[in-house]
Amino acid sequence: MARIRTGKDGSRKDVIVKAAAALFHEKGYKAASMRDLAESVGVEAASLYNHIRSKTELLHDICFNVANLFWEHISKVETSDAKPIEKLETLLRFHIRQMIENFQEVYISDREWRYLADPYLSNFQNQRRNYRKRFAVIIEQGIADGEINKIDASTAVLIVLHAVSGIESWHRSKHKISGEELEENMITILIDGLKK
Amino acid sequence: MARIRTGKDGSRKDVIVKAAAALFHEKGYKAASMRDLAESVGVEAASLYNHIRSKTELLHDICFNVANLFWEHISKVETSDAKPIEKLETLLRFHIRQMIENFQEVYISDREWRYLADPYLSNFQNQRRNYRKRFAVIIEQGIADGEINKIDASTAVLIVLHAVSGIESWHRSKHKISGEELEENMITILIDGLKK
DNA sequence: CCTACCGATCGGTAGG
DNA sequence: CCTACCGATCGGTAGG
Repeated sequence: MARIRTGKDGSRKDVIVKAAAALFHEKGYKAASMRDLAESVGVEAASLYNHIRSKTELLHDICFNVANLFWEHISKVETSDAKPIEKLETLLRFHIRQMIENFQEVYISDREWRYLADPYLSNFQNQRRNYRKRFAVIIEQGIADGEINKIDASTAVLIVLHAVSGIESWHRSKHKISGEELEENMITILIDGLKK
Repeated sequence: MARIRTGKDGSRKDVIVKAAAALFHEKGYKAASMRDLAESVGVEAASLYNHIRSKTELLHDICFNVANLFWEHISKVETSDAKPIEKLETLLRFHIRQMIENFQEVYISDREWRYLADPYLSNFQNQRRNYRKRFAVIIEQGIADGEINKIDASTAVLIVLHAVSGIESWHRSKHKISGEELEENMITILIDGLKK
């Protein structure tokens, strides 16, 4: 009879993925070695391979966890009956909070996805392109409704998403401003820049 | 008697630095090998070392070329007698144009500087911090003059500088918008977001 | 500018 | 989970 202990060693793999996120953020995916990772987990490098298939798999897990999170969120926002400008603010606040609370994973999915290997690389790029298009549609609805300034929607998406990634610098510096203040400041500047 | 051809092989090194910028942008500093670089220049890897000292030196040259360029520009802007909001627009337009025309170098100096080694790494970080502080001072002057919305100046700097780096995505995509249109769109959104 | 080559380190496997 | 180890590749040097 099999033991009650089922096959799931999920918790062990989770520890490795979390450690990988911290390491990839700190050193960059290419510069981070599996020996670094093993040391931070507290095992020998070879032992990692009982829980994961490859270094790439770790990057893949991190990037798609983040992509799916934002994907699910925008799906909920789209079906709400809020006005476009409100939807935009909801999306933006979610981005800001994720960048504050979950920033290692988000950072990696923003900056290091290009080291993904090719079936996954294309999937990731498609998902990303799709997300931005849906984001732009909401802005275009706001323009059509006369709530948002008449600007190129995809330029606005570019600006807004990259602006949020600036929170990385906030994390690096000893921040004199709290996360809440940062969020309100960002919302003010970005939403006012778009509003008519 | 020495030939007229003086010792300056500056042009040869320039070719290597340019090729390195293209390669570091395409693959990332760590993932780009000196053999890749040699191939793109058309020589064997060992031959590169007659013109450069190390891989790090290439990164160093690229990062400080860019940092010095922005440094000189902000120095000129500071001494002009324009109003703060106009200074801000001048700075922003310079950032946007550099990101459009000179984007490989600027991208590397934005994203890959962390692979610099330590005497240079600290210098670079200091220069960067100093630049952002001077940028923030201009915003604060605009707030004091009542031209600019009352927001945290360093958050505004963060947003604005990172927003501009979004032009990287514009380069990657087959752009439907011209550089000029992109510039005007960015200026509209960002300056309106700051204006009172 | 090239050939030849170095020591270090990489991701990953075999076998227990 | 460990020891032992692999082939590949890295940045860089010697010597001409």
